[in-house]
Amino acid sequence: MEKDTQALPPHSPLHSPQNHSEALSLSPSLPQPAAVLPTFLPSSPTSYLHFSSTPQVYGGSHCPSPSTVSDQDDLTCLSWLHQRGNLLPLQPLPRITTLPKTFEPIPAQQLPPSPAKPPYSFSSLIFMAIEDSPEKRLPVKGIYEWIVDNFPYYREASGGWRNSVRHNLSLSKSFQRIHRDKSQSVGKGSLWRVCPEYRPALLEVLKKTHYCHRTNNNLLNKPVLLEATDNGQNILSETMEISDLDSLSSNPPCSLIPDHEELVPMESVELTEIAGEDSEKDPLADSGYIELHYYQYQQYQYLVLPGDAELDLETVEILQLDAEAQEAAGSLLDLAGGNH
DNA sequence: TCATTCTTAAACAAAC
DNA sequence: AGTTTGTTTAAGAATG
Repeated sequence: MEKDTQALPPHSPLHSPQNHSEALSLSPSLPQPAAVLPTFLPSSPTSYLHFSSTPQVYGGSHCPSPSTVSDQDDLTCLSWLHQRGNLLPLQPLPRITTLPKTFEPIPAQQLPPSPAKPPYSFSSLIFMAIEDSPEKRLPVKGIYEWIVDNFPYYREASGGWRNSVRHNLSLSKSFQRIHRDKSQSVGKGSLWRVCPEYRPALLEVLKKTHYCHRTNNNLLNKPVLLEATDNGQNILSETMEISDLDSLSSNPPCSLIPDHEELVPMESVELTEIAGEDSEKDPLADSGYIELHYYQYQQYQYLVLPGDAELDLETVEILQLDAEAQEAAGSLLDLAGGNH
């Protein structure tokens, strides 16, 4: 069977500059929550997209920028699976349909229910688990644990999925069993690794899944983020090359038409504080890059756009998708670095 | 409609 | 003996 080997169309990843960390310059001057509430309308135009979320932390990390992403990187960069030592940076943040007038606490019964099933196939889950391991090999039990740790859904799911994992390991050519050294008395069974020749295909499937599910309800099923920032406000910043947007939006890897049942209307608000701090000319203003900032306040996640960005909702959605994908994809080289 | 992929369930054997 | 691991078969859903 040619399973796992199907050729998938390459993406058009947006690139970020290498000095990406500088893009986080906003972090220290993060607006205080009160100053960025949509109901407060300060003065300098800044667009926000806001999404509801659980109070869980949104990944504030950075992935080293894929600025130098080459074709090879595109296939080998799996760092977006693993951020800050832990895997998968993006906490799924379910979206709501309306922009609340105030930030009154949302009753518990209105919060997202228990996590739904992740969009990833078992092959992808296994792949991610193995790739996230230091030695790129895991016993079955380790794969279970990784999945449970990263996908709350499986924490509560009945045990049948474990059978599926084993079934997949056995059946898929993508995974190879490595017999353990008899001297190793720790644990049962064998170690499993990703077959190198199937890795690119697995990666493509994974990235495709990542893209395709950013706009639907399966957002709920992204891996959890395991680290929090100190103050509970989390920044994710990506700088993206807008010149790539055309190809992305004209030929998206999957439908990116915003689901208006999920998307929150974009509001333009003005923020004196931010404007004042950022009044200097953005050094990237003419570079073809657009800088996105995410932060989270209470149950809402904000995407802060440049004040003069003339972006329609769909473009913004695409930007967000790709920023997150790239955020996730950021340092694949880190992950693959030991082997190359 | 058909082929393919994926999921799920189940049975069974071997290893621990 | 009970649990875990690994293999295999089968059926059904989803998808292109």
